Parts: sequence; C-alpha cells; structure tokens
Amino acid sequence: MAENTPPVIVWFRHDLRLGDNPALHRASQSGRPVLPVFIWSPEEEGEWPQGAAKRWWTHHALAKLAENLENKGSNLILRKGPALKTLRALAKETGAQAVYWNRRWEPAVIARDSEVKKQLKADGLEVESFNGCLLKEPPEVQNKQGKPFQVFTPMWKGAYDGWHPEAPWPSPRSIRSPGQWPKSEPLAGLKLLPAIPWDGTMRATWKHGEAAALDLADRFGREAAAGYLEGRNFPADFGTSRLSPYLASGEISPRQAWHAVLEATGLKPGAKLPGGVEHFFKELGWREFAYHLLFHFPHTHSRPLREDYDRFPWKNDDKALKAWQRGRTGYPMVDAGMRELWSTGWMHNRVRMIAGSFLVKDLIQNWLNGARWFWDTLADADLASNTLGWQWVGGCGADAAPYFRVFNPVGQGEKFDPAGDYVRKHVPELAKMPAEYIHRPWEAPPLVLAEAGVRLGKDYPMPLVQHDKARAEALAALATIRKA
DNA sequence: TTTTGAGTTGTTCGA
DNA sequence: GTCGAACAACTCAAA
Repeated sequence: MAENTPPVIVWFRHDLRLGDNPALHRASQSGRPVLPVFIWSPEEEGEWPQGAAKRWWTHHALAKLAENLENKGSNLILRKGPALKTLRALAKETGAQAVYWNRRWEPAVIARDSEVKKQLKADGLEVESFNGCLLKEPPEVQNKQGKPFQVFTPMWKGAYDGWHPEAPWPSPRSIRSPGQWPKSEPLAGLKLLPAIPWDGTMRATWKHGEAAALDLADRFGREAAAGYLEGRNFPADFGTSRLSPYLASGEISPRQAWHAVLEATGLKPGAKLPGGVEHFFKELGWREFAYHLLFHFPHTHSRPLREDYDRFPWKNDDKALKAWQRGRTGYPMVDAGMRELWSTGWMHNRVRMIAGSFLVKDLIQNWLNGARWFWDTLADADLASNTLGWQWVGGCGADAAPYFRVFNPVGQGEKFDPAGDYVRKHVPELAKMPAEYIHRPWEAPPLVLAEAGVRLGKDYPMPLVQHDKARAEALAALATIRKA
C-alpha cells in the first residue's frame, strides 16, 4: 500500500518502550505514519558515554523494542553518528516533516538536544519534545522561594506527597508505516555487545523489554511491596523491585512502575497506602531528586557539590582500588557486592552503600573512582542517580550523610545478611564458612577455617585495612577540610 | 531578616 | 541482648 503522507520521526533515546511513551503516542495519534529511530552517538554524551554493562543492556533493549515495533506492523531504524546530522539525513530521505522525542535531562544531552531542536526548526521541521522519563521534570519543581530543593524530604512533601501520577498511556494499537523504510544499520553493527563473552551471568539474570519490566513490577507489588520497609534491606531476598535497569533504559516509565506496583498490591483506589508501598514511591522520588539536583547543579557529575571537598586529602592507591573493583578487599560483604556487580551488572542498594562507604571511608579513595567504576559495570547506569549516590556516600553532596555515618562492613553484614546467604552466593570460596564467622573470617579459629576449606591470604584475602583504624583515619581526614 | 525545626539508609557506649 | 543518647556543625526550608 503506497503511503504518501510524510512521516513523523520518533527519536527513541532513554524511552525504549511502546507503552506510556508520550512522543510515540502523540505521533501515532496524529494519524501520520511513524518512523521510529534510534541513533547511537556516544560521543554526544559528554564525559559519560554508556559503559560496557549499559551498552550490553541497550543492545537487548533495542532488540526487544524492534520486535515489539514489528508486532505492531512497524520497524526500528538504527543509525550511528551525530544526532543532528542523522535526523537531517532521515528527514531528507523520507520526506519527514516532524521529529518527536522524549526529553532527557543530563547536562550534555540538554545542550545537544536544544541545538538539534533549534537547527531542525530552522530547517522548517515541526519539533516536539515530551516528558517521558520523570514523574515531574526539574523546571516543575521548586521550593517556596522559587529555588531548587537541596533536601529530599521537603521536596517530597512539597511536590509529591499526596500527589498521584496520571494513568500511563497505553501502547498504540497499531503504528502506520511510511511509504518506504530508509536503510537501517543492523543491531550488531552498533557493536554494543562485549568482544569477549563476559555476559553469561548477566544473560541468566535478566529478561529484557517492557513486558518483562511490567511483569517484574507486578511481582514486586504482589510479593514484596507491602514488606518493602524491612525487606529492602536484605540483599539475599527479593525485597527490592530490581526495576532500575528498566527505568534507566526506559523500558518502563516511572509512572508505569508506580501504577503497576499499586495495582499489584490489590489496594482500592484512595485506600491508605501501606508504609512499604509509600516508601517505594518515595524511592521513585529519590530518582526525581537526583535529576533535580543534576539539572540545577550540572557540574556535580564530576565535582563535589560542597566545594570544601575539593580539598579532601584522598589517597591515590591503585592497588586498593583494584582490590575493591575485583571484590578482593577481605571484607566479605563488600566483596560479595562488588562481585554481584561484576557478574550481574547490578548491586543491591543496601550493598551499594556498604561497598561505596568502604571505598570512600575505609580506603579513602575519591568517590569519583567509585562513580566511574559503577558507570562502567552497572546495567542500570544513570548519570543522575549515580551522581547522587556517590556524592551522598562521599559526604560531599546535597543532603549528605553526617560525617560520623561510616558503615561498618562487618556489622552491616551481620545485620542484613545474618545467615550469610548473600556472601555465599557471590563469594563461593567462603561458601562453607559458618554464619558466625562468614562476615569476619579472619577471626575464625584455624579449625573452623580448615573445615570450611579456607586458607586466608590464599583462597580469600586478608582484610585490606583494619576497619576501626580506617574509620578513625577517615574522620581525621574529614576534620582537616573542616578546619580550613 | 531572623528564627526554628529538621535532615534516607549508622555506630558505639553505657546503663 | 536491648535501649537511648551522643556523636558537630551546618544548611536548608518555611514561617
């Protein structure tokens, strides 16, 4: 069937889904043919082009998106190269007269996108952007003085508490195709997959696509949301939603997550929310807060928000950093977390704090080293959330933890992994250690170690530092920038 | 302008 | 083992 109406280009970015996708929704509602496009242009992401784990995730998310589009009689066009040049070329090839996308809020991308918008408009195209990634976008949220919030709780109370996102848009029933499809790069041509196959555990861990994301949200709502307040602390359990990689790639939108979890709990509309459900919504709020901060303080992805931390006497110890990265610090809870990250592309939130605190407070390494490592290894890598998390744990961000809040890796392990299941799963050389010693193997009597088949210093490392000494050192280092 | 209350996620010590 | 208080000082947000 010939189709002469000029198509609308829908430029997919961090919104790799058909459901609740405002740009796609509006394009298909317009009655015009739709040209779905993804452009791989890592050089336009500033200092933070996608890391290896995120690229892996993106590959699979794109495969699913293409499949879902094909099921609607459409297609996904893949291209490489600068966005503006590519969009111009596509408009020329297809006669498209409009380009729609959902906004992103990373500083480098904001700059790129506003230039793209300006130039395409100058070309005479209709250009529209939409809110597809946040409950509320940064310009919508401000305190009563008209300034950005720098503390989470007042932001939540002021802008989100008692508020309810509207129902998500459904997927378009069908999507009109343009008269002819322009050329597409094959997915493999984007070279997002690793050259050496390190992704075995990741493949076994994750399902991809928006249906998988909605299933997971549903399961979380049914099994874990009510007990989330407590359950979210125990990394061996399914106590958190694990939706972060889907949110980061946009296979699920935050309001889809909100509604899916709410529906799965079976609560009646307007019913008082159980604490756990409310707290889950608050965690979506933390994601909002992260974007809010990165928007208003755009340097913070690589510089501390609190300027006195520029003078912090960080140690520069490559060996210690490597040991942390590889999960060989000698602190089982830290090592389990780092190996979970390495093997699955994800780490439980509780353990992110423990491992992060260890790098910054015990090893006294600059938080940026942690941020960069997480960026490369997290399938859910998100610039705003990564920045907030590391500045929080580093003590140099907005609403940071008080200086005396130094996580004790042993105490945290015993509290939140009491049976040692999480450690046993990710640090197999300690699998036979009894719970009593699994978080402090160096204190185990020789006989216990022998029975567990552990030779400390050989099968599993001795502790890299002594925590109580390291803690005192960190507090002393902090005092030096306080006085000055 | 000034004041007041409060601030995700912790640890340790002593009763 | 359990509990509450102390751990600093500062900044933010609202009144």
